[in-house]
Amino acid sequence: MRAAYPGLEADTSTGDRVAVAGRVIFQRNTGKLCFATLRAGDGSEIQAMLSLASVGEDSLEEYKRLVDIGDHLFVSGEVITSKRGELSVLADEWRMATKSLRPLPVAHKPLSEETRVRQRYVDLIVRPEAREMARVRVEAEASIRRSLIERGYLEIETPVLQTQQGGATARPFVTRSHAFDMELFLRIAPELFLKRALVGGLDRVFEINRNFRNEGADSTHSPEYVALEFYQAYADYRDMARITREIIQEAALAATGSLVVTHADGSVHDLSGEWDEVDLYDSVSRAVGREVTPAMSEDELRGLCAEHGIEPQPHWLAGKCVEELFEELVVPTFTRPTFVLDYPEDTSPLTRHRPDRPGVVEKWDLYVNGYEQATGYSELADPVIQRERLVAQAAQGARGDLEAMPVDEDFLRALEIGMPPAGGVGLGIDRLLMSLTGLGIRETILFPLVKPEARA
RNA sequence: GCGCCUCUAGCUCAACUGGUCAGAGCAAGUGACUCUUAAUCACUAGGUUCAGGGUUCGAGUCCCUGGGGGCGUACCA
Repeated sequence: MRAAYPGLEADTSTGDRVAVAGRVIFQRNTGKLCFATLRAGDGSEIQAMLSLASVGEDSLEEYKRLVDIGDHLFVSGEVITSKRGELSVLADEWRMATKSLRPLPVAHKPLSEETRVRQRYVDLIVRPEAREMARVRVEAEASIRRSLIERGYLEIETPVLQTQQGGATARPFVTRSHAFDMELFLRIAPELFLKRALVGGLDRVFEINRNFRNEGADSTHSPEYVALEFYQAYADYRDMARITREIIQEAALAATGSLVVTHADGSVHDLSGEWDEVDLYDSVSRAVGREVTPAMSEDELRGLCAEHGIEPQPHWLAGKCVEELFEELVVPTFTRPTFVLDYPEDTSPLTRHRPDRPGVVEKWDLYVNGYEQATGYSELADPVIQRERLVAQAAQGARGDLEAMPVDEDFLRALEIGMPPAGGVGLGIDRLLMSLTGLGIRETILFPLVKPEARA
């Protein structure tokens, strides 16, 4: 309607009749003339005016008696502008569409963080940023789908309820099937099923869906979060890094219109162009002032951790120590989006090793402003090596690592059928939204998990 | 998981060292007002001060237990 009546002068009568509906978000009543600002579902706002002359005394009295902020109102009448120039509908009829029984919060004071997440329906009404976040999420996800489909990918859906956890190292949520009379896991990753799809000949597949991890929750971790994983046959981790950069850049443009993003800490990040690349072992070597290699023993690396104020956990292997040193000493120095390349083999059991560097696998992590945004791999297709790695993981589990992967015999059988060489990527959608908007993870999720309120 | 902080009206916040401290603004109700846009003015109603226990002549305030939330830290994406 605003588009249909641009630039009308104040105090104009058009003679056109329209019908509008929306939620009353402001009211101003002056005796025989009432104003209400109505907001529609698309966020557009229009002023309704009800005058004694236009609706009559009974209807106006009824209006003043019944209508409160928060009610949904239907108004039909003439398109006019007020004496102050506001585009309005001068009602000749109004009807209550839905009565709001609870008062709305004050629109001009910030809602407490708790009320924002507990009552998102209210947050969405009073806070434009909340509505904007819902829009940005959809547009970013739609852009990613477009980007991948354009590149020949097929979007598939794989099980959330799994009989065996796998595809990542994390503690799962456990649930129970009455029909099967057995324990089930909510998935921690879709990886092993997407790879089964590769075995089956679906050469480029992706999935955007929920993962569940029974671990800590803080400003960058939610127990359920949306992950994108995509796999491409006959690609390697370098190919996947390039595609990842492209789809993130395309998503940033689609969702925010810009490649320059401002994060929660006020830092500004330019996502345009090529991104930095560092080698994991090189960067750690520089940070500690001596050469760190995949050949170093676990004991030696544990000592190195201790030197730098990191307390090694009992189940840490050599590679884990290197990664911890990296996160502690190197990650905070990143100022641009950075791909970190070539990880220790013992922490990446599903990844292909580098033929030229023993103990190193073809994996990268993408860091944006100090947190992991995505991770990519040349996938391990060799069923014999894969079995050895999973058996080693199972041993880790026995050693007390609650996140270690079990041996998935069906997955190994699939690899024995033959998976083409492939690259794969996992990307946290919520984290991407955090990066694009500068908000905490619970603000990017429309209805984040909250503990129940105590009932009075 | 551990540590620190916090919880008062529908919402956002006051109430000094324990002593007329149950308060304000908005929202709501009643009334006034035919051009407001956080309308204005007058009046009214609204509370188990998160819950339970304790100390005290007296507790929103101090102590203990439990719950919700936040921040830090650990694990993790």
